[in-house]
Amino acid sequence: MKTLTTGQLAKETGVNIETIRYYERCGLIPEPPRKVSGYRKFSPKYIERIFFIKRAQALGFTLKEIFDLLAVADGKPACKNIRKFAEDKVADIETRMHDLQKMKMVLKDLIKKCLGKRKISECPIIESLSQKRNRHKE
Amino acid sequence: MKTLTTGQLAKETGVNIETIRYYERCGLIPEPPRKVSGYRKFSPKYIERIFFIKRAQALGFTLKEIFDLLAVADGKPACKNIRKFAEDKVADIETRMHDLQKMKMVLKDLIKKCLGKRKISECPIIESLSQKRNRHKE
DNA sequence: TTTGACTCTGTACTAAAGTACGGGGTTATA
DNA sequence: TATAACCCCGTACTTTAGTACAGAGTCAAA
Repeated sequence: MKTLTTGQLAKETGVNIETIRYYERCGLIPEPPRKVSGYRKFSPKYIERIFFIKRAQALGFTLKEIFDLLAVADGKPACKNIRKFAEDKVADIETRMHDLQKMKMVLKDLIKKCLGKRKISECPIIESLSQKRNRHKE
Repeated sequence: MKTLTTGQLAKETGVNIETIRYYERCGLIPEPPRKVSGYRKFSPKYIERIFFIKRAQALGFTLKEIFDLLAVADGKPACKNIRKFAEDKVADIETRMHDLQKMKMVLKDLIKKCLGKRKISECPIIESLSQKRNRHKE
């Protein structure tokens, strides 16, 4: 099967070559097999894995969280833990979506006002997102 | 009107006192008036502003982006810029929500499978989020 | 077969977002 | 009026997520 060098994987995924090695060090991607020379041989699956990491990051997950997510994807921990983890993540996602929805509405409102050339006096951005809430730490 | 010291504001918002000073240095909160002694006097509005920063951060915005968001809230830049900025942010938010929705569905699916005690063989987490897409850099 | 492009490792550096600390002044309360 | 608890400033340290670099080996195409 066709394999990629580190540089090719980097180019393919648009990340820095050093980042690939960094992810390997962090355990975000498994250690790939090597040629006798020591060169890494990445299967095409690695491309998807890198994309996954990048998109999850764009969603605001830390590398640690992505590590856990990938452990789930890899079927690593016991089923019970997976379930708990997945449920927590779903709750977390719902909170995020809710907050994003709010911010979106406010911004759309702002655009409308802007269109109407009306002056923005008391902008509602802060009010919309600044209520106290039970902190969702993990 | 009642004002807060730095420590009180920190306690009220649940952030470290040093963080307050840090945010002031970064321009995320305006410089408050001082007592003759040099002690800061924060109006209660600062509480909301800190909460806003924290929640926006939880949504994955960087302090730089939050700075821009707050500039809009403060009515700083010209209306045209606000509009463009707000529209970009809305698009960004829509992408995030879309991706979060996907990840949520996958996790829920995972939970269902877990419930049924079935073994997770080929986890769909990666597949669901690893398609290439036109990168949305700013 | 040589030469330019690539890869290896290990170490060091960077930027962002805080946190901690030391030495000093201030405030509230016993 | 002391004294603990608080605040000031400046500087330095920490963590996360990479990046850069040096010195050495490898590969491929002319």
